[in-house]
Amino acid sequence: MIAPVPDLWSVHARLARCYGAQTKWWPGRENPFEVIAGAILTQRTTWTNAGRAIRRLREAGVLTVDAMAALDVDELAELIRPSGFYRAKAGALKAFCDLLGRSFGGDLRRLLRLPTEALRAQLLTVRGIGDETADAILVYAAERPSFVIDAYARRLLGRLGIADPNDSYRSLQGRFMDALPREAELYADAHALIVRHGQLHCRAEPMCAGCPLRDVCASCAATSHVEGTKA
DNA sequence: AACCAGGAATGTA
DNA sequence: TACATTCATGGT
Repeated sequence: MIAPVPDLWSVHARLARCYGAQTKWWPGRENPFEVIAGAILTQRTTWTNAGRAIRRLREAGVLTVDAMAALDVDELAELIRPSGFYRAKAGALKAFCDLLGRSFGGDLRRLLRLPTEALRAQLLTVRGIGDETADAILVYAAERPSFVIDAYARRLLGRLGIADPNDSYRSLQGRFMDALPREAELYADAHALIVRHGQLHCRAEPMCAGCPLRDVCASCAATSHVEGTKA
């Protein structure tokens, strides 16, 4: 029995029904600079570790553009150590502050007012900010509809038979953006749902028992005999 | 005690 | 374009 290939809109609906709306998923979303710092600090690490780094920055009083711009990179690196890759991430944070100072008078709001594609391009000039981080910033700090593709999203597309996980970032992003209305809050919710679902079921080592996408997931179908659920 | 987690940059062919 | 390597901490 071949699982039918679902459309992404119905997948989102099913994840939303299963896990509920994820409106408060990104920590500290009220503060754009904190979102940007978080987007960099959470690269290839858990939010537990990124959260520690954020907390240390706040406690040191350097979770603002001006304070961070004035801080020595090595001290910054030391503060964010718990998030891993701390030298690279300190460099990225500083590079972002430099961009603000150099081109936007140190005013984050001015940067965030740029048209979406121009803003994305500016973010990508920062060493340490790539496609995923740029889109996370666009969605969660600038409230623009630019779909975030992460390891979970790639995996999901692959297991649903919608796309090859190794396809280019932009290509995979297009799959979502062609299927879902281009609304920032929807994309914020959808990305959060994908992560949530990924952490529960769609990992490198899948945990298919109770997966809400069972009937359309190749990985789940392959493990159905283990569950004893005979179609 | 190996293995993994919500990436990105760089180098090579 | 495709693939390997490097960066690093913390939880299981």
